[in-house]
Amino acid sequence: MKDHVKTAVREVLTNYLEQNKRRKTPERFAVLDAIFDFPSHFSLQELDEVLESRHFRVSKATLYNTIKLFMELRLVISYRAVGETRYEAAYGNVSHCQQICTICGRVNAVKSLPIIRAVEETHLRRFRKESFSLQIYGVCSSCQARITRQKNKKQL
Amino acid sequence: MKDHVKTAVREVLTNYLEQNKRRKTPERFAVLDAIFDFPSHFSLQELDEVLESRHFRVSKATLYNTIKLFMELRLVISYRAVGETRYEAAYGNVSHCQQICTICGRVNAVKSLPIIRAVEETHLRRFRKESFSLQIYGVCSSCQARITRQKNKKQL
DNA sequence: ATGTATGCAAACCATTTGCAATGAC
DNA sequence: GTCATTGCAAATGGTTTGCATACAT
Repeated sequence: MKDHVKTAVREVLTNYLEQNKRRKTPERFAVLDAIFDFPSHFSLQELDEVLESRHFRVSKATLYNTIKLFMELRLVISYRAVGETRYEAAYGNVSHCQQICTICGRVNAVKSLPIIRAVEETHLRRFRKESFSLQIYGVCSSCQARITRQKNKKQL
Repeated sequence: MKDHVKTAVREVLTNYLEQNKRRKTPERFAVLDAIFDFPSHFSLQELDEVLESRHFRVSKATLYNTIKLFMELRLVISYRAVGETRYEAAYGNVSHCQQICTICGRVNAVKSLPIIRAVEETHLRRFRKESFSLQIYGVCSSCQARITRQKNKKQL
């Protein structure tokens, strides 16, 4: 992550802690730094391992507490995956569009400006939008081909 | 849920079970019926309670197995909420837009024709679109209010 | 008769909680 | 010194698993 982003988020955290009379613990800054070093999303487990590798051990309880704080400051966003929650540094609003084959599970990124624009222009009442995640389900061409072959085979 | 839909999904299930030499157990049809009676999303716990109220007890293990089967047949879709998985009956190409609070996890349905149109008009190469699922993440008004209150309190 | 499906209870595992110890102020 | 914060370990709770039993075919 670019240095000026890390400087900026450290400042956001510092300001918040000072203005709200909360403590500037080394743990909070170490976790923030580690989070903004991830190239993309991560699990709490993975965050733990990175800190471990930096010889900065932080308990699970503190990791959960700290991430919760960062989410309130919107320095981190999260989404639930199968089995665990995944997090992502929020350096601006990150959004994703993917096409997912419901048969083989293959995932591909989709780029669609009209979709992004449509989501941005959709007004939500009593809700501050921050990002979105779109999954388009269907059948990829390889699976379509395979199914067609199987059908033909059975009809013989 | 309209009767013709329930008839149709029962037929989908019956066909699948017969063609794949799997058993047409009363549990599977009772669970399918209960699922298509929910007006919207539900947890496994809630599904269990509905079946209980109908004096049709089904074990948790079977509920999970059955829902997994239905998800493969795409009669059910699911998404992970905070603390639990939530499910929803799906027949035909049902698409969903939801707003999800990243702090409390509350989920609300969103209706947006422009978004639906934008997704429909997006062409995907070598992929047959069937449905989509959109999660818009952000902070709901109650959480915004709670955070503001906490800040004010501490600043006193 | 066969083997799939169910029910039960234990196991699993991410997350939360309670509390004593630490350390930021 | 005070009390927010941390670390530890136990508790929680949704989901999965293993296996004996039941039952659809």
